[in-house]
Amino acid sequence: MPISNKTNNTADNTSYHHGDLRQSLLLAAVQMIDDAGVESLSMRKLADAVNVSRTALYHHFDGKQALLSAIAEEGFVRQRQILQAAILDAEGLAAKELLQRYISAYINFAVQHPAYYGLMFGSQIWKTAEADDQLTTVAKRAFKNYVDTIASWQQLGIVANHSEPLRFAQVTWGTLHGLSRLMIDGIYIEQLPQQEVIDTVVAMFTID
Amino acid sequence: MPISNKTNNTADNTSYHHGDLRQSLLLAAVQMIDDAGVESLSMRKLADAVNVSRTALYHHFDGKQALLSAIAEEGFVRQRQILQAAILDAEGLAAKELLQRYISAYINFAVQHPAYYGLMFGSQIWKTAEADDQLTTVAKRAFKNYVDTIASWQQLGIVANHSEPLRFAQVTWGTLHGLSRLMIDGIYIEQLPQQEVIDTVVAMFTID
DNA sequence: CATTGCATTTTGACACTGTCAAGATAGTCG
DNA sequence: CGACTATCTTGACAGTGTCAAAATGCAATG
Repeated sequence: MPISNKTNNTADNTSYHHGDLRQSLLLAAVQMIDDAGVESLSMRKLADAVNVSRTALYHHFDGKQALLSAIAEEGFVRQRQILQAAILDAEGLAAKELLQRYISAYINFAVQHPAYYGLMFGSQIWKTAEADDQLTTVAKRAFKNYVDTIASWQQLGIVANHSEPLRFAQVTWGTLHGLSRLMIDGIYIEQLPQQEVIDTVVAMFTID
Repeated sequence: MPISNKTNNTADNTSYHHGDLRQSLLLAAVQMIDDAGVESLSMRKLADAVNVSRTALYHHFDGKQALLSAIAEEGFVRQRQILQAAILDAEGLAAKELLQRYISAYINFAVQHPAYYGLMFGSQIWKTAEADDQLTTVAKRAFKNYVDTIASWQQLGIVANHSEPLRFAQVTWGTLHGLSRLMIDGIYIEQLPQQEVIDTVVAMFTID
């Protein structure tokens, strides 16, 4: 009677009935959200997608909200990796190019992983005060990281210096966040021509 | 048997059964969204709120999506009024103060009317390609307005001139949009101190 | 006034959603 | 082997958006 195929299709097929449900769920969920938006993600369809019964999910996540929070958390980790990699070996780099890399990396991550990005900064998680401790921790660390980066850039003369670090970080992050959202949401700016936009952002961040 | 009270509670109680259902619905919907977010708006609760049966709504709106689109449209109209009023009699105004007013007006509108703002630029409407002609028209006009404003400000030397108008408009709008979203969504920047943030934005937009 | 016609609202129904409670199953450890 | 626990399934319930058909109210025409 059970339809579930024991031969796991994902990666490791080690332990229990399914193998590694939790990871499979996160994977499939991100896929579905990227494809059709958060709105259209349903626990039941997700369960179907991994060949499992409706309520099996609730043994790995406390509910839909918790599932989404877990995805957001994963998103923060991935974003951190990408942003750090973008400015890693930037010793001999001109200020302008460094900024271009960072800004490019930020926006590209958002556009290429709308599921992660949307959940990381969506009102669903933050306004409803459903963010668990782990999520808030990793999120705050992400912002602190950004502020530190901005502060050091200010000291190095890479970005403008007309405002104190925290303020400048908030506003520039607003810019990156706003542009990312506009591109993700497909607002009527039809596909912003990336390079030129980035150059303008660099100019706005740079000139003192 | 009918529970519906004929004595309309809103404004005009002229014609049919309810009076002016369409307007009452829009009003109640905005209220509910402002209170508890779009997620928690349901057609049935909305119907209850105005003392009407579940499916009465469908004679005034083609569906939930259409209702939301109508709200968004109304939002664009209101925003236009507010933004224009903010820079109306600005003849003898210093460039800096003019910008402060405009930026302040933009962000305040977003924060004070999250229902309107969220729907105006939410992926629900734009990405799903469910925006009817009327909405896209009014939305494009809003953006064209902004670009024109920016262009004239560039010519008057009020804002920076390092990029062509369209590009500069896209990026600065990104900033305004991003900050608005961050404040609406209650991201961990706990209540951005408005005045200082606005000053930083002005600096970023201004310096050339 | 009565009747026709249309705008408006309601009732019933259907498929779908998130999630809880109770039972079944499978793997682990004594 | 038997006991235990982690995992998964089945059944159920309230809530959702929306369609079809029936009922109701209003205005105008005969």
